[in-house]
Amino acid sequence: MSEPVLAVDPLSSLPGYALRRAANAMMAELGARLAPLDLRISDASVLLLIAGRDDMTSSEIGKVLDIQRANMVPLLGRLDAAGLIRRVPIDRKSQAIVLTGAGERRLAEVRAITGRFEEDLMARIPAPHRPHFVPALQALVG
Amino acid sequence: MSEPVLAVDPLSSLPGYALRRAANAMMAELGARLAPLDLRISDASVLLLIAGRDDMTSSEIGKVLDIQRANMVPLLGRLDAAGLIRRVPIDRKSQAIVLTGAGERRLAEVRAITGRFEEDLMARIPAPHRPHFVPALQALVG
DNA sequence: ATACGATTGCTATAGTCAATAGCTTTCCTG
DNA sequence: CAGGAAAGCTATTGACTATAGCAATCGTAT
Repeated sequence: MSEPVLAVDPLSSLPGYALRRAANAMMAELGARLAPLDLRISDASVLLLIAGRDDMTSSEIGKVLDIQRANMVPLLGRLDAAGLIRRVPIDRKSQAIVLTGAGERRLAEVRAITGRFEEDLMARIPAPHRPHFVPALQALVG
Repeated sequence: MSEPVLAVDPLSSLPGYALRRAANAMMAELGARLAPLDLRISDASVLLLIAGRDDMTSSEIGKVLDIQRANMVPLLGRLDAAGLIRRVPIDRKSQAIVLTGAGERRLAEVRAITGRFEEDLMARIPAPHRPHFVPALQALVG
């Protein structure tokens, strides 16, 4: 009668496990919200990153977002095929990835969705913990 | 002269993005530490979960760990093939997944590694943020 | 100026992981 | 004891990551 409905996950208090679970849950949520825009999370990240810039190469984007050069190819291929980006030659070796007009418009939709998402995410965290969340995460990547 | 060496990732202050990055980095780290045991993170999670129990079915493990029934099959198949678990019939439909002797011994190694990992993870977070970390993450999964 | 190492963008491939649909057998309940 | 739910499984797909390798170009240090 007083038994828990389901035994509480004994792993959920482990920081590593909690981190994995939370990230999985939130990324599934974000992915679902971006789906109507026909964009994956990585796609949206690229749009957000190159906004207002005309000098970022594929390699540079990959370095910042932790995506390998080889894996940037199909990603940018999708964005290009969707008409959201354009490749502008810098020299005969490098090319800048820049937003097209359609890319700018799609970016505005991305901003609306991700902005809402970030708000909702933070809102789920009890207020006392809230200001510590991003700093703690940032300390882990360094 | 005062320009940053590399433009700081403008996305890193977004909670969702920071969460994703931190989780990726930490899981890559944990995966590397578990590799010598020939276990993946999910494998180790299962061992930790069924420790000291003899009544958990594949479906129950999946519910707790957020792994679908279909995906539990190859996972348990690996653990079985490695001799770490045994399937004990509960009735003609269900079977309990229990640790073998080898499973118990492997689990001890897992505990040593994950314990160390959790310590190192928390140590990277500045002390003031530390007590807020797990509670904040737990609030996100509910 | 030029030779050499590094970088860019790319192909091709393989592995991990999660998600879906569907099947059979067994269990449980009305 | 009939019908729905659950267990365990097969099969397949897609997203994402990782590795190796290649040709062309760039930058630099002689």
